[in-house]
Amino acid sequence: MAAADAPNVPLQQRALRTRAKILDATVESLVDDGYTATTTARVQELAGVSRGALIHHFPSKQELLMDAVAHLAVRRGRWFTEQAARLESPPDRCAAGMGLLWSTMSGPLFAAATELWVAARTDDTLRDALVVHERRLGVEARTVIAEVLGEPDPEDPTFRAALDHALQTFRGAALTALLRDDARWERHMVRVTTETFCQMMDHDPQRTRP
Amino acid sequence: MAAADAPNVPLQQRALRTRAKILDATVESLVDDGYTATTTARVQELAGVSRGALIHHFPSKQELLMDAVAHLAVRRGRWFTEQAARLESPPDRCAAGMGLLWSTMSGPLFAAATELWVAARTDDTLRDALVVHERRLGVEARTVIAEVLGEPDPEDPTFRAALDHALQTFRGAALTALLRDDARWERHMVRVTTETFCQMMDHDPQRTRP
DNA sequence: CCAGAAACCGACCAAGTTGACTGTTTAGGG
DNA sequence: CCCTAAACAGTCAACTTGGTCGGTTTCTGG
Repeated sequence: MAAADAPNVPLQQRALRTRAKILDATVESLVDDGYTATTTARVQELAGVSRGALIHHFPSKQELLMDAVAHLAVRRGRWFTEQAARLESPPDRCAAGMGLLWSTMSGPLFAAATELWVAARTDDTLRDALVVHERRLGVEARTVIAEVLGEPDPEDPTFRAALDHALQTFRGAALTALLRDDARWERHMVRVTTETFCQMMDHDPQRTRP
Repeated sequence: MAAADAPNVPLQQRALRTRAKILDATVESLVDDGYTATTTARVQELAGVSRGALIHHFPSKQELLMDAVAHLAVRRGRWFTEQAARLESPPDRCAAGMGLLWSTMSGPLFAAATELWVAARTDDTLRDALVVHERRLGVEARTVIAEVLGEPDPEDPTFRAALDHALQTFRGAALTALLRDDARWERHMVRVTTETFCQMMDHDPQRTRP
Protein backbone atom coordinates (compact mmCIF):
# COMPACT_ATOMS: atom_id res chain seq x y z
CA MET A 1 0.00 0.00 0.00
CA ALA A 2 2.97 2.26 0.50
CA ALA A 3 3.47 2.44 -3.22
CA ALA A 4 -0.19 3.05 -3.92
CA ASP A 5 -0.17 6.30 -1.99
CA ALA A 6 0.61 8.17 -5.20
CA PRO A 7 -0.59 5.96 -8.02
CA ASN A 8 -0.43 8.73 -10.59
CA VAL A 9 3.26 9.26 -10.01
CA PRO A 10 5.04 6.46 -11.82
CA LEU A 11 7.60 4.93 -9.55
CA GLN A 12 11.10 4.74 -10.82
CA GLN A 13 12.20 1.43 -12.19
CA ARG A 14 14.87 1.04 -9.57
CA ALA A 15 12.47 1.67 -6.74
CA LEU A 16 10.11 -0.96 -8.08
CA ARG A 17 12.94 -3.43 -8.30
CA THR A 18 14.02 -2.65 -4.76
CA ARG A 19 10.49 -3.22 -3.52
CA ALA A 20 10.30 -6.54 -5.33
CA LYS A 21 13.68 -7.59 -4.00
CA ILE A 22 12.58 -6.85 -0.45
CA LEU A 23 9.28 -8.68 -0.81
CA ASP A 24 10.96 -11.66 -2.42
CA ALA A 25 13.48 -11.69 0.39
CA THR A 26 10.66 -11.65 2.91
CA VAL A 27 9.06 -14.67 1.29
CA GLU A 28 12.43 -16.37 1.10
CA SER A 29 13.01 -15.80 4.78
CA LEU A 30 9.56 -17.14 5.62
CA VAL A 31 10.36 -20.27 3.66
CA ASP A 32 13.90 -20.80 4.92
CA ASP A 33 13.79 -19.42 8.44
CA GLY A 34 10.12 -19.41 9.41
CA TYR A 35 7.93 -16.62 10.69
CA THR A 36 9.67 -16.20 14.02
CA ALA A 37 13.12 -15.79 12.46
CA THR A 38 11.88 -13.46 9.75
CA THR A 39 13.31 -10.26 11.16
CA THR A 40 13.79 -6.99 9.36
CA ALA A 41 17.53 -7.46 9.60
CA ARG A 42 17.29 -10.88 7.99
CA VAL A 43 15.13 -9.51 5.20
CA GLN A 44 17.47 -6.64 4.45
CA GLU A 45 20.38 -9.08 4.42
CA LEU A 46 18.66 -11.41 1.96
CA ALA A 47 17.50 -8.51 -0.18
CA GLY A 48 20.91 -6.88 -0.09
CA VAL A 49 19.51 -3.49 0.78
CA SER A 50 20.30 -1.02 3.50
CA ARG A 51 18.19 -0.39 6.53
CA GLY A 52 17.19 2.97 5.13
CA ALA A 53 15.94 1.45 1.90
CA LEU A 54 13.88 -1.08 3.78
CA ILE A 55 12.35 1.53 6.03
CA HIS A 56 11.74 3.86 3.13
CA HIS A 57 9.58 1.33 1.34
CA PHE A 58 8.05 -0.32 4.38
CA PRO A 59 7.88 2.05 7.35
CA SER A 60 7.11 -0.77 9.75
CA LYS A 61 7.41 -4.52 9.92
CA GLN A 62 3.64 -4.74 9.97
CA GLU A 63 3.40 -3.04 6.57
CA LEU A 64 6.16 -5.23 5.22
CA LEU A 65 4.24 -8.32 6.21
CA MET A 66 0.99 -6.96 4.82
CA ASP A 67 2.57 -6.36 1.45
CA ALA A 68 4.37 -9.69 1.64
CA VAL A 69 0.99 -11.37 2.01
CA ALA A 70 -0.23 -9.72 -1.17
CA HIS A 71 3.03 -10.41 -2.95
CA LEU A 72 2.94 -14.06 -1.98
CA ALA A 73 -0.65 -14.39 -3.14
CA VAL A 74 0.28 -12.95 -6.50
CA ARG A 75 3.23 -15.28 -6.85
CA ARG A 76 1.15 -18.29 -5.87
CA GLY A 77 -1.55 -17.38 -8.33
CA ARG A 78 0.96 -16.84 -11.10
CA TRP A 79 2.68 -20.12 -10.38
CA PHE A 80 -0.67 -21.89 -10.40
CA THR A 81 -1.77 -20.56 -13.78
CA GLU A 82 1.67 -21.26 -15.23
CA GLN A 83 1.42 -24.89 -14.13
CA ALA A 84 -2.06 -25.07 -15.58
CA ALA A 85 -0.93 -23.69 -18.93
CA ARG A 86 1.67 -26.43 -19.11
CA LEU A 87 -1.09 -29.04 -19.20
CA GLU A 88 -2.46 -29.76 -22.65
CA SER A 89 -5.24 -32.22 -23.29
CA PRO A 90 -4.28 -34.67 -20.58
CA PRO A 91 -5.51 -38.24 -20.95
CA ASP A 92 -7.15 -38.19 -17.52
CA ARG A 93 -8.52 -34.73 -16.86
CA CYS A 94 -9.54 -35.61 -13.35
CA ALA A 95 -6.09 -36.76 -12.33
CA ALA A 96 -4.54 -33.79 -14.09
CA GLY A 97 -6.71 -31.37 -12.15
CA MET A 98 -5.90 -32.99 -8.84
CA GLY A 99 -2.20 -33.16 -9.66
CA LEU A 100 -2.29 -29.48 -10.46
CA LEU A 101 -3.99 -28.69 -7.18
CA TRP A 102 -1.51 -30.75 -5.22
CA SER A 103 1.45 -29.18 -6.94
CA THR A 104 0.43 -25.81 -5.54
CA MET A 105 0.39 -27.17 -2.00
CA SER A 106 3.70 -28.98 -2.05
CA GLY A 107 6.01 -26.16 -3.03
CA PRO A 108 7.95 -23.73 -0.87
CA LEU A 109 5.35 -21.03 -1.43
CA PHE A 110 2.85 -23.12 0.47
CA ALA A 111 5.25 -23.30 3.39
CA ALA A 112 5.52 -19.52 3.41
CA ALA A 113 1.75 -19.18 3.23
CA THR A 114 1.35 -21.60 6.14
CA GLU A 115 3.77 -19.62 8.27
CA LEU A 116 1.65 -16.55 7.68
CA TRP A 117 -1.57 -18.49 8.10
CA VAL A 118 -0.68 -19.77 11.54
CA ALA A 119 0.75 -16.44 12.61
CA ALA A 120 -2.47 -14.79 11.45
CA ARG A 121 -4.45 -16.80 13.96
CA THR A 122 -3.20 -14.52 16.71
CA ASP A 123 -2.78 -11.36 14.64
CA ASP A 124 -6.01 -9.72 13.53
CA THR A 125 -4.41 -7.39 11.01
CA LEU A 126 -2.60 -10.24 9.35
CA ARG A 127 -5.71 -12.40 9.36
CA ASP A 128 -7.84 -9.79 7.66
CA ALA A 129 -5.27 -9.35 4.93
CA LEU A 130 -4.75 -13.05 4.49
CA VAL A 131 -8.35 -14.17 4.18
CA VAL A 132 -9.01 -11.67 1.43
CA HIS A 133 -6.16 -12.93 -0.71
CA GLU A 134 -6.81 -16.55 0.14
CA ARG A 135 -10.39 -16.16 -1.00
CA ARG A 136 -9.23 -14.69 -4.29
CA LEU A 137 -6.82 -17.56 -4.76
CA GLY A 138 -9.60 -20.02 -4.02
CA VAL A 139 -11.81 -18.55 -6.71
CA GLU A 140 -8.92 -18.51 -9.16
CA ALA A 141 -8.07 -22.14 -8.41
CA ARG A 142 -11.67 -23.18 -8.83
CA THR A 143 -11.91 -21.46 -12.20
CA VAL A 144 -8.70 -22.95 -13.53
CA ILE A 145 -9.48 -26.43 -12.27
CA ALA A 146 -12.95 -26.26 -13.78
CA GLU A 147 -11.38 -25.41 -17.10
CA VAL A 148 -8.94 -28.30 -16.86
CA LEU A 149 -11.77 -30.67 -16.02
CA GLY A 150 -14.02 -29.37 -18.75
CA GLU A 151 -16.55 -28.43 -16.13
CA PRO A 152 -18.65 -25.62 -17.66
CA ASP A 153 -19.77 -24.03 -14.38
CA PRO A 154 -17.13 -23.36 -11.73
CA GLU A 155 -19.89 -22.59 -9.23
CA ASP A 156 -21.74 -25.88 -9.70
CA PRO A 157 -22.54 -27.14 -6.18
CA THR A 158 -21.37 -30.70 -6.78
CA PHE A 159 -18.14 -29.48 -8.25
CA ARG A 160 -17.57 -26.98 -5.45
CA ALA A 161 -18.22 -29.57 -2.75
CA ALA A 162 -15.94 -32.15 -4.33
CA LEU A 163 -13.19 -29.62 -4.92
CA ASP A 164 -13.45 -28.23 -1.41
CA HIS A 165 -13.16 -31.70 0.02
CA ALA A 166 -10.09 -32.44 -2.07
CA LEU A 167 -8.62 -29.07 -1.14
CA GLN A 168 -8.98 -29.73 2.57
CA THR A 169 -7.38 -33.15 2.18
CA PHE A 170 -4.47 -31.70 0.26
CA ARG A 171 -4.10 -28.91 2.79
CA GLY A 172 -3.90 -31.40 5.63
CA ALA A 173 -1.50 -33.60 3.71
CA ALA A 174 0.64 -30.59 2.87
CA LEU A 175 0.75 -29.67 6.54
CA THR A 176 1.78 -33.22 7.33
CA ALA A 177 4.37 -33.15 4.57
CA LEU A 178 6.00 -30.10 6.11
CA LEU A 179 7.51 -32.46 8.67
CA ARG A 180 7.29 -35.78 6.89
CA ASP A 181 9.26 -36.30 3.72
CA ASP A 182 7.73 -39.36 2.10
CA ALA A 183 7.17 -39.18 -1.64
CA ARG A 184 5.57 -42.62 -1.80
CA TRP A 185 3.02 -41.68 0.82
CA GLU A 186 2.28 -38.44 -1.03
CA ARG A 187 1.71 -40.20 -4.34
CA HIS A 188 -0.65 -42.65 -2.70
CA MET A 189 -2.52 -39.85 -0.98
CA VAL A 190 -2.92 -37.97 -4.26
CA ARG A 191 -4.22 -41.11 -5.94
CA VAL A 192 -6.79 -41.81 -3.24
CA THR A 193 -7.91 -38.20 -3.17
CA THR A 194 -8.23 -38.19 -6.95
CA GLU A 195 -10.37 -41.32 -6.89
CA THR A 196 -12.59 -39.83 -4.21
CA PHE A 197 -12.91 -36.62 -6.15
CA CYS A 198 -13.82 -38.43 -9.36
CA GLN A 199 -16.37 -40.49 -7.54
CA MET A 200 -17.99 -37.40 -6.06
CA MET A 201 -18.08 -35.80 -9.50
CA ASP A 202 -19.59 -38.82 -11.18
CA HIS A 203 -22.99 -37.87 -9.81
CA ASP A 204 -22.82 -34.89 -12.10
CA PRO A 205 -24.23 -35.08 -15.62
CA GLN A 206 -20.85 -33.81 -16.83
CA ARG A 207 -18.54 -36.76 -17.34
CA THR A 208 -15.13 -36.06 -15.87
CA ARG A 209 -13.43 -39.33 -16.69
CA PRO A 210 -13.36 -41.06 -20.06
CA MET B 1 14.06 -34.44 31.16
CA ALA B 2 15.14 -32.13 33.94
CA ALA B 3 12.96 -34.03 36.36
CA ALA B 4 14.03 -37.41 35.07
CA ASP B 5 17.62 -36.83 36.05
CA ALA B 6 16.92 -38.45 39.40
CA PRO B 7 13.93 -40.71 38.85
CA ASN B 8 14.49 -42.60 42.10
CA VAL B 9 14.13 -39.47 44.16
CA PRO B 10 10.44 -38.71 44.40
CA LEU B 11 9.85 -35.07 43.60
CA GLN B 12 8.01 -33.02 46.11
CA GLN B 13 4.37 -32.50 45.45
CA ARG B 14 4.81 -28.78 45.18
CA ALA B 15 7.56 -29.09 42.63
CA LEU B 16 5.40 -31.33 40.49
CA ARG B 17 2.56 -28.83 40.69
CA THR B 18 4.87 -26.00 39.75
CA ARG B 19 6.12 -27.94 36.75
CA ALA B 20 2.57 -28.70 35.69
CA LYS B 21 1.55 -25.07 36.14
CA ILE B 22 4.43 -23.93 33.97
CA LEU B 23 3.73 -26.46 31.25
CA ASP B 24 0.03 -25.67 31.25
CA ALA B 25 0.88 -21.99 31.03
CA THR B 26 3.13 -22.71 28.06
CA VAL B 27 0.30 -24.48 26.27
CA GLU B 28 -2.07 -21.69 27.21
CA SER B 29 0.28 -19.11 25.77
CA LEU B 30 0.67 -21.12 22.59
CA VAL B 31 -3.10 -21.20 22.25
CA ASP B 32 -3.79 -17.59 23.15
CA ASP B 33 -0.70 -15.76 21.94
CA GLY B 34 0.87 -18.05 19.36
CA TYR B 35 4.38 -19.42 19.12
CA THR B 36 6.10 -16.12 18.46
CA ALA B 37 4.57 -14.42 21.48
CA THR B 38 5.20 -17.38 23.75
CA THR B 39 8.11 -15.90 25.66
CA THR B 40 9.50 -17.09 28.95
CA ALA B 41 8.26 -13.92 30.56
CA ARG B 42 4.74 -14.56 29.28
CA VAL B 43 4.84 -18.13 30.52
CA GLN B 44 6.00 -17.16 33.98
CA GLU B 45 3.29 -14.52 34.11
CA LEU B 46 0.56 -17.00 33.15
CA ALA B 47 1.93 -19.63 35.51
CA GLY B 48 2.29 -17.15 38.33
CA VAL B 49 5.83 -18.22 39.15
CA SER B 50 9.05 -16.33 39.50
CA ARG B 51 11.80 -16.25 36.97
CA GLY B 52 13.93 -18.38 39.24
CA ALA B 53 11.30 -21.08 39.54
CA LEU B 54 10.90 -21.22 35.79
CA ILE B 55 14.63 -21.47 35.22
CA HIS B 56 14.99 -24.01 37.98
CA HIS B 57 12.64 -26.43 36.27
CA PHE B 58 13.51 -25.56 32.68
CA PRO B 59 17.06 -24.28 32.31
CA SER B 60 16.45 -23.06 28.79
CA LYS B 61 13.53 -22.17 26.60
CA GLN B 62 14.45 -25.09 24.37
CA GLU B 63 13.92 -27.53 27.22
CA LEU B 64 10.69 -25.84 28.17
CA LEU B 65 9.37 -26.30 24.67
CA MET B 66 10.57 -29.89 24.49
CA ASP B 67 8.71 -30.74 27.67
CA ALA B 68 5.72 -28.73 26.53
CA VAL B 69 5.57 -30.89 23.42
CA ALA B 70 5.42 -34.02 25.56
CA HIS B 71 2.96 -32.41 27.96
CA LEU B 72 0.70 -31.36 25.13
CA ALA B 73 0.80 -34.82 23.60
CA VAL B 74 -0.22 -36.34 26.92
CA ARG B 75 -3.06 -33.88 27.33
CA ARG B 76 -4.26 -34.48 23.79
CA GLY B 77 -4.15 -38.21 24.25
CA ARG B 78 -6.01 -38.01 27.54
CA TRP B 79 -8.64 -35.73 26.08
CA PHE B 80 -9.08 -38.11 23.17
CA THR B 81 -9.61 -41.21 25.32
CA GLU B 82 -11.95 -39.28 27.60
CA GLN B 83 -14.08 -38.28 24.63
CA ALA B 84 -14.04 -41.87 23.43
CA ALA B 85 -15.15 -43.19 26.81
CA ARG B 86 -18.13 -40.87 26.66
CA LEU B 87 -19.42 -42.70 23.60
CA GLU B 88 -21.49 -45.78 24.38
CA SER B 89 -22.98 -47.97 21.70
CA PRO B 90 -23.66 -45.20 19.21
CA PRO B 91 -26.30 -45.86 16.57
CA ASP B 92 -23.89 -45.08 13.75
CA ARG B 93 -20.44 -46.28 14.72
CA CYS B 94 -18.87 -44.82 11.62
CA ALA B 95 -20.18 -41.32 12.25
CA ALA B 96 -19.28 -41.63 15.92
CA GLY B 97 -15.70 -42.48 15.08
CA MET B 98 -15.35 -39.61 12.65
CA GLY B 99 -17.00 -37.21 15.08
CA LEU B 100 -14.55 -38.30 17.72
CA LEU B 101 -11.62 -37.77 15.39
CA TRP B 102 -12.83 -34.33 14.40
CA SER B 103 -13.41 -33.28 17.97
CA THR B 104 -9.71 -33.72 18.66
CA MET B 105 -8.78 -31.42 15.80
CA SER B 106 -11.17 -28.61 16.54
CA GLY B 107 -10.17 -27.79 20.08
CA PRO B 108 -7.62 -25.32 21.40
CA LEU B 109 -5.10 -28.08 21.93
CA PHE B 110 -4.94 -28.59 18.19
CA ALA B 111 -4.13 -24.92 17.75
CA ALA B 112 -1.25 -25.26 20.17
CA ALA B 113 -0.03 -28.37 18.39
CA THR B 114 -0.19 -26.56 15.06
CA GLU B 115 1.86 -23.67 16.37
CA LEU B 116 4.54 -26.14 17.41
CA TRP B 117 4.17 -28.10 14.19
CA VAL B 118 4.83 -25.13 11.96
CA ALA B 119 7.63 -23.87 14.17
CA ALA B 120 9.18 -27.33 14.03
CA ARG B 121 9.57 -27.04 10.28
CA THR B 122 12.54 -24.75 10.80
CA ASP B 123 13.73 -26.17 14.13
CA ASP B 124 15.26 -29.62 13.96
CA THR B 125 15.22 -30.26 17.69
CA LEU B 126 11.57 -29.42 17.91
CA ARG B 127 10.77 -31.52 14.87
CA ASP B 128 12.46 -34.60 16.24
CA ALA B 129 10.55 -34.30 19.48
CA LEU B 130 7.25 -33.61 17.75
CA VAL B 131 7.25 -36.46 15.26
CA VAL B 132 7.86 -38.99 18.02
CA HIS B 133 4.87 -37.86 20.06
CA GLU B 134 2.71 -37.33 17.01
CA ARG B 135 3.39 -40.87 15.90
CA ARG B 136 2.39 -42.18 19.32
CA LEU B 137 -0.80 -40.14 19.18
CA GLY B 138 -1.53 -41.52 15.74
CA VAL B 139 -1.25 -45.09 16.93
CA GLU B 140 -3.39 -44.31 19.95
CA ALA B 141 -6.04 -42.67 17.81
CA ARG B 142 -6.07 -45.59 15.40
CA THR B 143 -6.53 -48.06 18.24
CA VAL B 144 -9.33 -46.13 19.87
CA ILE B 145 -11.15 -45.48 16.61
CA ALA B 146 -10.86 -49.13 15.64
CA GLU B 147 -12.48 -50.04 18.91
CA VAL B 148 -15.30 -47.55 18.38
CA LEU B 149 -15.88 -48.90 14.89
CA GLY B 150 -15.76 -52.51 15.99
CA GLU B 151 -12.83 -53.03 13.66
CA PRO B 152 -10.88 -56.00 15.07
CA ASP B 153 -7.51 -55.14 13.55
CA PRO B 154 -6.27 -51.55 13.92
CA GLU B 155 -3.48 -52.32 11.43
CA ASP B 156 -5.78 -53.57 8.69
CA PRO B 157 -4.58 -51.87 5.48
CA THR B 158 -8.01 -50.81 4.28
CA PHE B 159 -8.82 -49.34 7.66
CA ARG B 160 -5.47 -47.58 7.91
CA ALA B 161 -5.79 -46.07 4.46
CA ALA B 162 -9.34 -44.87 5.03
CA LEU B 163 -8.46 -43.45 8.44
CA ASP B 164 -5.36 -41.73 7.14
CA HIS B 165 -7.36 -40.13 4.37
CA ALA B 166 -9.97 -38.88 6.81
CA LEU B 167 -7.25 -37.67 9.15
CA GLN B 168 -5.59 -35.60 6.43
CA THR B 169 -8.92 -34.09 5.47
CA PHE B 170 -9.69 -33.19 9.06
CA ARG B 171 -6.21 -31.77 9.52
CA GLY B 172 -6.64 -29.53 6.52
CA ALA B 173 -10.09 -28.49 7.60
CA ALA B 174 -8.80 -27.77 11.09
CA LEU B 175 -6.09 -25.59 9.61
CA THR B 176 -8.72 -23.79 7.59
CA ALA B 177 -10.93 -23.45 10.64
CA LEU B 178 -8.15 -21.68 12.51
CA LEU B 179 -8.99 -18.60 10.48
CA ARG B 180 -12.52 -19.36 9.36
CA ASP B 181 -15.26 -19.67 11.94
CA ASP B 182 -18.11 -21.39 10.16
CA ALA B 183 -19.89 -24.13 12.08
CA ARG B 184 -22.21 -24.96 9.20
CA TRP B 185 -19.32 -25.51 6.86
CA GLU B 186 -17.59 -27.68 9.46
CA ARG B 187 -20.64 -29.89 9.95
CA HIS B 188 -20.98 -30.36 6.24
CA MET B 189 -17.30 -31.21 5.91
CA VAL B 190 -17.54 -33.78 8.69
CA ARG B 191 -20.56 -35.34 7.01
CA VAL B 192 -18.87 -35.61 3.64
CA THR B 193 -15.69 -36.98 5.16
CA THR B 194 -17.70 -39.53 7.13
CA GLU B 195 -19.50 -40.70 4.02
CA THR B 196 -16.23 -41.04 2.16
CA PHE B 197 -14.70 -42.95 5.03
CA CYS B 198 -17.64 -45.33 5.27
CA GLN B 199 -17.51 -45.92 1.55
CA MET B 200 -13.82 -46.74 1.69
CA MET B 201 -14.46 -49.12 4.57
CA ASP B 202 -17.35 -50.90 2.86
CA HIS B 203 -14.86 -52.84 0.77
CA ASP B 204 -13.82 -54.52 3.97
CA PRO B 205 -15.51 -57.76 5.08
CA GLN B 206 -16.16 -56.06 8.41
CA ARG B 207 -19.41 -54.12 8.21
CA THR B 208 -19.02 -50.69 9.72
CA ARG B 209 -22.49 -49.37 9.15
CA PRO B 210 -25.74 -51.11 10.10
C1' DC C 1 16.53 -31.56 65.75
C1' DC C 2 19.66 -30.43 62.15
C1' DA C 3 22.42 -30.58 58.04
C1' DG C 4 22.16 -30.74 53.28
C1' DA C 5 19.70 -30.69 49.19
C1' DA C 6 16.02 -29.28 46.50
C1' DA C 7 12.90 -25.53 45.42
C1' DC C 8 12.35 -20.89 44.78
C1' DC C 9 13.27 -15.82 44.42
C1' DG C 10 14.27 -11.48 41.90
C1' DA C 11 17.84 -8.30 40.42
C1' DC C 12 21.09 -8.12 36.77
C1' DC C 13 23.28 -8.76 32.12
C1' DA C 14 24.26 -9.62 27.18
C1' DA C 15 22.36 -10.21 22.78
C1' DG C 16 19.03 -9.12 19.45
C1' DT C 17 15.20 -6.44 17.34
C1' DT C 18 12.76 -2.49 15.89
C1' DG C 19 12.17 1.83 13.99
C1' DA C 20 13.68 6.76 14.43
C1' DC C 21 16.98 9.91 12.87
C1' DT C 22 20.45 12.55 9.94
C1' DG C 23 23.07 12.68 5.93
C1' DT C 24 23.93 11.41 0.90
C1' DT C 25 22.81 10.10 -3.84
C1' DT C 26 19.85 9.86 -7.79
C1' DA C 27 16.04 10.98 -10.84
C1' DG C 28 13.21 13.99 -13.63
C1' DG C 29 10.43 18.22 -14.53
C1' DG C 30 11.06 23.06 -15.60
C1' DC D 1 21.45 23.01 -16.36
C1' DC D 2 19.28 23.16 -11.71
C1' DC D 3 16.51 22.24 -8.06
C1' DT D 4 13.21 19.58 -5.45
C1' DA D 5 11.71 15.32 -3.90
C1' DA D 6 12.20 10.56 -3.84
C1' DA D 7 15.41 6.77 -2.99
C1' DC D 8 18.93 5.12 -0.32
C1' DA D 9 22.66 4.68 3.40
C1' DG D 10 24.30 4.04 8.10
C1' DT D 11 24.03 4.92 13.03
C1' DC D 12 21.62 5.07 17.47
C1' DA D 13 18.52 4.57 21.32
C1' DA D 14 14.62 2.12 23.45
C1' DC D 15 12.86 -2.07 24.27
C1' DT D 16 12.43 -7.13 24.59
C1' DT D 17 14.10 -11.65 25.39
C1' DG D 18 16.65 -15.36 27.16
C1' DG D 19 19.84 -16.60 30.53
C1' DT D 20 23.09 -15.92 34.86
C1' DC D 21 23.88 -15.44 39.61
C1' DG D 22 23.91 -14.98 44.51
C1' DG D 23 20.82 -15.45 48.19
C1' DT D 24 16.55 -17.35 50.75
C1' DT D 25 13.02 -20.63 51.93
C1' DT D 26 11.19 -25.22 52.28
C1' DC D 27 11.50 -29.90 52.56
C1' DT D 28 13.52 -34.53 54.00
C1' DG D 29 16.59 -38.11 55.58
C1' DG D 30 19.37 -39.34 59.51
